[in-house]
Amino acid sequence: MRFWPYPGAVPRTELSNTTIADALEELGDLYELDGAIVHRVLAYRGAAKSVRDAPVSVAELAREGRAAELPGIGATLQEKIRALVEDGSIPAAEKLRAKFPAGLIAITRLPGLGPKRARLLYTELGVDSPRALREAAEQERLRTVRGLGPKLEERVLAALDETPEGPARPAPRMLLPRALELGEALVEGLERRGPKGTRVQLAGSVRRRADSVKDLDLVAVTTRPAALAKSLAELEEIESVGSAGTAGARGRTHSGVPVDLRIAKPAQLGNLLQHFTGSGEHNAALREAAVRRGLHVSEYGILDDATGKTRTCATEEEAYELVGLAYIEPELRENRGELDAAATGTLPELITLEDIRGDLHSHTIASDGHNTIGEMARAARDRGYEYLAITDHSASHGFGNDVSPGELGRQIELVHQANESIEGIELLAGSEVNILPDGSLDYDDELLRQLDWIIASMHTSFRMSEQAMTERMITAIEHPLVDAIGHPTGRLIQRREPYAIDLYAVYAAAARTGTMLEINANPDRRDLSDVQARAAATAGATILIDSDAHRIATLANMRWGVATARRAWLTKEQVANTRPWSEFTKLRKQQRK
DNA sequence: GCCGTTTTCGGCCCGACTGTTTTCAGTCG
Repeated sequence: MRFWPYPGAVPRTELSNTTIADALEELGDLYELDGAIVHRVLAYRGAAKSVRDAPVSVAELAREGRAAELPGIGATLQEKIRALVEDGSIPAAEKLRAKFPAGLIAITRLPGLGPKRARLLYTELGVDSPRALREAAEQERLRTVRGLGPKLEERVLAALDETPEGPARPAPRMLLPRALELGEALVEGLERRGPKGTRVQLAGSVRRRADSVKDLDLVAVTTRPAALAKSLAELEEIESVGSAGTAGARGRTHSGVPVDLRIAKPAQLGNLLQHFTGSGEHNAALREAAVRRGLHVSEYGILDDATGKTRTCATEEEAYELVGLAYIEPELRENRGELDAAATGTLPELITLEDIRGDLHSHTIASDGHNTIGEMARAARDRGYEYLAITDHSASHGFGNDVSPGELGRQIELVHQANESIEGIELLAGSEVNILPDGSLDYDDELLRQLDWIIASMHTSFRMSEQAMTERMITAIEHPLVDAIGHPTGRLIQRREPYAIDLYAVYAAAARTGTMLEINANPDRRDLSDVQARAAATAGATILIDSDAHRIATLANMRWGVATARRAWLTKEQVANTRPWSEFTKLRKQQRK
């Protein structure tokens, strides 16, 4: 192993923010079972979120006694996190785990059952697992408990039929592109079939452009609410509608996605849209802040204690203004500091898709892409780009489609020829070079020097230790010819966790060496994530947004990367490929020498 | 458990729905 290369970093594997957040959530669940007041439980959940979203290593903060600098964490939680980091566990959690069987937490996740009822079932009936619960329900023993009845037995059995062990994980969510496509089809269908003049828009996590989405929220304005609610059932995408009235309708699509349509009076559209765009955490924090000003925010309006009157808002802008805030873009509504920024006028001016001037990661038929250099170049030019890097896979990609060292010279020549013959776009002969387990690259330096642009990525050996993985990555970052790191964590949304790596060390090394870190815009990746990209930029790293297109059509994936960048609070200035070619080219490592 | 242009103590977002109750607790978003 080589010398640990970065000053100030701790040469030992720290607990990740995710691990710490999970532990705090578990402790919150346990306290809830134990009958703690709801606000204490909420404090744990809030703290868990704060840790998960933190732009720095919370383990390191806790060792230094500084974790309480994070919102929602005070002296008590600072100490508990320190115990977890230094001693490996939190004493309070150990105690509660001994008190409540693990199966009880699974029971609280069943529909209709929360902590209160789970505890009741445990103390009254000795139910300590989803299996024991099924038995008790089948024997009609739930109804013997005061407050529970036959309806609940039915509901419990139905839920346990689907997941006999209890829902271990939350229901699977759709990725954003599919959710957006489905949502837009519903909007279009409702506007077409609904009463004339009906206007429908998407709210919820789709509007916030989250990585994935569990249901679709639609907000409509119409002259005939009952008729519009009824027309939801007529859409070809809709399988069934549970309830429909003048306030809206709920149903599900054939693909099993819950759909919630809410109908607003035009004068209240701003309130309703704001409420149903969420996030839940954003709304809760917004309302708490409003209460301090004597205002009570709901989906129907804003009640002012001073006048006793409720004011309604036709637009979201008005609603935010009434509580003393600047308008907050939907992508920022995650309670990650946007309320303070809106109160002090320090919200960032977010990057837009139109700001993007080039794409530095694309594939052609030379590796696993589906179009030629010329086709990709013209499509990029048609998107208004000034530059495009052709970055086919290097020799050891390992999936059969790659550019061997012997072929690379020819590939470079082809790109340069295309660059000569195609007007209006600068083509870079690049490569997506593999980072080998020891951190070296799989073309030798002599070959690499012939390239205009090098993006280095990991495609194999994901299971190395965190320290080894971090050293591997930093070795690549420090390579004098590597311009950028592609999909830095290797995650696949909903399918593969990031590999173990110390991202804070990665950000620092990238900032120090001027190596760009990619937000890969492939909607399965969006890697770096929103939280990570924000932390990377905060650490001084330059961000790059790439489509990683494997065909002409997927050049358009850029939009998902921009969505992630917006959720990361990034401005145009923080993203390298918003620069015109004359400025961008100076950021390349070979040009900076 | 956190936190402070009403507070270092006493608050802590809002509303709907459900099923079980005789006025409401628990759950959900």
